[in-house]
Amino acid sequence: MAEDQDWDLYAVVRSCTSAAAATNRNSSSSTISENFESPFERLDSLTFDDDDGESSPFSFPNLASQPRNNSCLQELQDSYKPFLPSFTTSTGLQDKNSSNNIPSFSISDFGVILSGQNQPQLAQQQPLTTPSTSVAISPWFNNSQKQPQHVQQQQNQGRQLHQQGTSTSSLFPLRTTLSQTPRKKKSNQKRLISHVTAENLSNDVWAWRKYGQKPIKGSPYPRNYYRCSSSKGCAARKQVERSNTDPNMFIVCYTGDHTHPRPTHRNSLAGSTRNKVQQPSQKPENKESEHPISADRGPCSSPLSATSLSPRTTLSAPIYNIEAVGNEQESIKTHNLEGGHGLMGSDDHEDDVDDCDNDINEDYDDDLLIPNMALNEDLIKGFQELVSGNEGGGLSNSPAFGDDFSSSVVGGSASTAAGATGGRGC
DNA sequence: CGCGTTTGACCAGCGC
DNA sequence: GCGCTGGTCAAACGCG
Repeated sequence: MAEDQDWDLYAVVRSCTSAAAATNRNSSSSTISENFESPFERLDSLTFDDDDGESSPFSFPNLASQPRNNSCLQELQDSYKPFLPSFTTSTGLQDKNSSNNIPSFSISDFGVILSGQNQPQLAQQQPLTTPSTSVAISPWFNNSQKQPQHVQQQQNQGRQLHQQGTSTSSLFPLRTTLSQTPRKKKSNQKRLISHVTAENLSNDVWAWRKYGQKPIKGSPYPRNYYRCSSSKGCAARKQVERSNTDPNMFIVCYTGDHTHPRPTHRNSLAGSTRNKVQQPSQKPENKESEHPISADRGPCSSPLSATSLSPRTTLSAPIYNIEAVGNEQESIKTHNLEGGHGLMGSDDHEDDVDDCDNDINEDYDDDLLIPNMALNEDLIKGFQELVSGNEGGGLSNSPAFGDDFSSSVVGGSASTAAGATGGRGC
């Protein structure tokens, strides 16, 4: 364990220094690969929102913004110490009060991690200057220890998605039955929220099918609703909303668990119109056209389809190997979800999380098939291997990390890190 | 023909 | 209890 911690710390430190450098190097939008020299650098981009949206226990300090000095180490150590164990073991969720027991956090989708590039904070502060996607994951961890974080308030609009954040009380929200009832208590819903750039929306590895769109009060942009199209019974859902503060950013909220393994390759693209360039001939009255969002659509037919450019993505070069993912899932399932959910972290309070509450568990008992990733030792090692093994090529070239990936996805060929599942939602 | 998107309507949760 | 809002349904349509 100690080793692991040390290792993790090391990774963090690396991330800290390299991230800063990376930040300096690229302030402009660029592919993920460009922004990060190594996968570790990405880690600092992860932010975990707290319920109250202020400081979340798991938020990663904005390493890039921190001065690079010796104090950095100390600070990092202090900051990360609480959850270092979680990386190595997934046992932590049980005792949330224990500083050692931080649940290993999991990311529901590779896309989230992969898409994450810069600190959300930066994005907020410099929305336009940091095109790279900042990812904010709000796990529902409850942590008694507040980490020093600079996590700023997420974008206003994000508030809906973010509010939820956090501190939900129970790691395992009490889930009642899983009646297929589509509508469950909002407050109990668990969600994983991430902020991604339009470019990275396509990085989402799962196959999503749009089933609705609604204008959101207070936001000029509509929210799009997607459900996993891989499996008929899959309850996984995704909401995509453009950030009010930064039109270049999208707030993606994942809910529900995938009830099927991620597909290894993409199916046909039949029926897909996403990749098509918007034709002027499209319905003139298309409401979407009224929304600014449509401007960004680009090739996507759906307004927010920009969020998931391709309905069926294939994972071509997962940043992490599938096996590892599988393990992670298993791990999560085993450890985090005793209560039944993998996405979540531990929380005790059942706050009302607003829209984006998490309820992932509710519908599906214990099937946690979402490609959650826990940053544990294996994962970290995987990163390291990738870095060392693919230096200069691996990640950077990985379709999953860069524009190439998006392109390929859009093109409909890719295989993705995540996997697409099929099935109609309806 | 199969699958995805669009979009209006319906329904349930939530606040007042 | 009522109204607002968000989430979902499902028919119609488009595309490959």
